[in-house]
Order: sequence, then structure tokens, then C-alpha cells
Amino acid sequence: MTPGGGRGASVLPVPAFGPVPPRSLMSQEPLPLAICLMGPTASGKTALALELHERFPVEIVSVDSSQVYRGMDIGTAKPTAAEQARAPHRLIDIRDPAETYSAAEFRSDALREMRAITAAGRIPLLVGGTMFYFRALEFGLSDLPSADPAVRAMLLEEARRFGWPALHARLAAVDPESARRIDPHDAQRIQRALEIHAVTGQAPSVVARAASPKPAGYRFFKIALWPEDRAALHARIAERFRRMLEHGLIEEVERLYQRGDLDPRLPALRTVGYRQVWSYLTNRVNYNEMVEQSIAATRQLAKRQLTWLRRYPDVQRVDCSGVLPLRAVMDLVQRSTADREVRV
RNA sequence: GGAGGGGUUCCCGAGCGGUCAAAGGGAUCAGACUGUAAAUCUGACGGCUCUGCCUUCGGAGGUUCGAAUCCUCCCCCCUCCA
Repeated sequence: MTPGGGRGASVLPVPAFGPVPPRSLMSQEPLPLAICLMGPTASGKTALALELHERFPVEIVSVDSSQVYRGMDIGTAKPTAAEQARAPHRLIDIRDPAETYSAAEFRSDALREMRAITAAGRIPLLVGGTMFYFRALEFGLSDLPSADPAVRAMLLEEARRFGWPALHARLAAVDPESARRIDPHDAQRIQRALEIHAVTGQAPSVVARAASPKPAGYRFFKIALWPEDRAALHARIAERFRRMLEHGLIEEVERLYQRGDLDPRLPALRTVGYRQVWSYLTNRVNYNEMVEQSIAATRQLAKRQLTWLRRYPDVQRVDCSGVLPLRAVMDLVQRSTADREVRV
């Protein structure tokens, strides 16, 4: 095991994607199975999940940081009411757009749902594109303090007056290790690190190391819809966004806008599509710019998701460039359940 | 027909004799990622046999030691006057 310190060393006490800890050390019981259906936006995850739900004893848990918000349906490509009636999706519509959600909350929510599903004798099918949530779920998070709105507001004010590089310098004074890792322009991470310091009085890197993540207690079988043909994915993204507009995306965002209590800086409204339509509604961009920027933002999102996926361990890739790869995915799911009783 | 303005690397757009493969932005590609993650940030971005060479700034000539930058003609585009 390499001790931290090299360039790009992970903050995690263990390599982020290190080998899974000795599977249930002494336990005789094999870990229960959970199937992950991962993939970039517009790769066909939802359609596939619905099919799988009809063919296997699986129950769907959404792994999507945007679909948690109520009233944000069209733009997040949330399964429709009809689709949800066909196959219930857990962890959808659990927050108001004025609220926040987090990877840690997701992890505990997801584990709760998964245990309920397992207890009912079925298999959790985790479907989504929020790779950070998948990682938090499978590999855990350190026991760090949760977000503190008051502290964040203070830091924001400080940044407004002195600039983020100044806060980065302050971070360097209390925790050189974190400062080295975090870019002086990465406002979000500087804020978070200083928040941890403010709340705990300790260096973030130290706190993170002291409190190691706990295993999820599941055996994850991971399938990724992988667009071998990038151009085809891009075409699909553009087409899907145009369809969202036809289905009333602008009206949907307008309803959020009309509430009057929402701010474009809220996590919910920084979502791809919503952010751009909001700019359009407030006359910051014209219609064509809004469309072009939304589609580009979606492509960039897909690209980041693929970056996660490429280094995510033990993922089975299934090409999703053409028609829905139902057969291939079914075979994999079949295999994952067949392996169920096999002791390694 | 007359008077102006303009054509720059995928796009927008600066440059206006050398320090220019050409600012800046966008797009794209690659990467990072511990409670905002559909977020935030970083790098690359004409080609190559890569401490140098080759091709590029509408086209063709010309001036100059040297041109994206100056001159001539030509081809497009825009505005205004007819």
C-alpha cells in the first residue's frame, strides 16, 4: 500500500477504489446482491430498468442527484407517472427544489431502501448516472461533518471580499495537505475544506483519515451502458433535449421561476437544462443560445460520467450505441443472480 | 452604379511589418473528484521524424532581410447612398 503524499494522492484513508475489504470477514453468509445499472445520460438506463423489472425479481432504486427533486420531471428525464406505475422508483421526488441533498444522505437512504428490498426477498436494482453517489454507496464516505449553511454563508462572504485564492491561502495555513490537493480556483472544495475545519477545529485531511468509511454490506454487480459511438450519443442527447422542449420544459422551469423563492444558485437549479432555461427566462441568453448551451452541457455531463465509469472497478460494459441492448444486459443480470450462491 | 466596412486556426473574435501557430471566449478531447457532484476544478487543443521543421490568417501576384499585418488585381459578405 502506498502511503499518501505523492502527487494526486487520494485523501481517502484507503484508495478510493481499492480492493473491496475482505468480504464479510468471518461471516458464513455471502453478502446480498445488488445490481447497478450505470451509464451516462441518454444511454437508455430507464428503459432498460423497466424491462428488467418485468423479467427479474428486482426493485428499482434511483441513483440520480437531480431526480430527487419534485417538480423537475421533464428536464431530468424522470420516469413518467405511467412508467413509475409499471415499476416503482425509490428515491425520486424526495426533496423540494429549495432543499439540498447530499451523497451521504443518498447513501443512508439507499441502504435503507436496499435492505427493505432484500428483506422482501427481492434484489435492489440501482439505476442512475450520478457516479459519485454510486461510489459513496459502495465504498462509503468518511465520517465528516455535514453541510453547515451558516458556515458556508460566512465563507462565501469572506470569498466575496477577499477572493478564493485568499481562502485557499488560509486553508494552506491550517491544512497544507488539503491545500496542495485543491486548486486555488476550486471554490467549492476550498469552501468545503474550510467548513470542515471550522466545524471540527481540525485539519480536514486529518479528520478524513481518522474516520474511515464503512462497507455497504452488499455485493455489487455493476453493468455500465457504454456508448462506443460517441457521435451517436451526442445525436441522442440533442434529440432528447429538443423533445424535452416539446414536452414543456420551459413551462416546467417557468413554474419554478414563478414561485419566487428559488434562486439559481441552488443545487436543484444548477442542473443541466434548468440552469440554461432559467437564463433564458431572465433574458440572459436568447432561445438558440439556450438550446445550444443546454445540449453542450449535457454532452459535458455525459463525458464526466464516462470518466468516472472508466476507472470504476469491476464494471461490465455493454454497448448502448444502437438499439436497446436488452439481450446483453439480461444475460449479465442472469449471470449475476446465478453467481448468487457461489462462494468465492 | 456610388460610398464605406469586412473575410483570421472547428465556431465567435483580437491582432494590423518581426517578440504570431497567431490573445480571449465557445465547442471538442483527456483528467481530477469524501455531505453542492446534472456540481466544482485542471490540462490539451494545425501537423510532424517535436529543444527543430512543415502547413495556416478569402484567392493570385508584388514590396520587404522579414507579411495575418503594406501594395495591386480578383472572388465573396455586410451597411449606407442610388
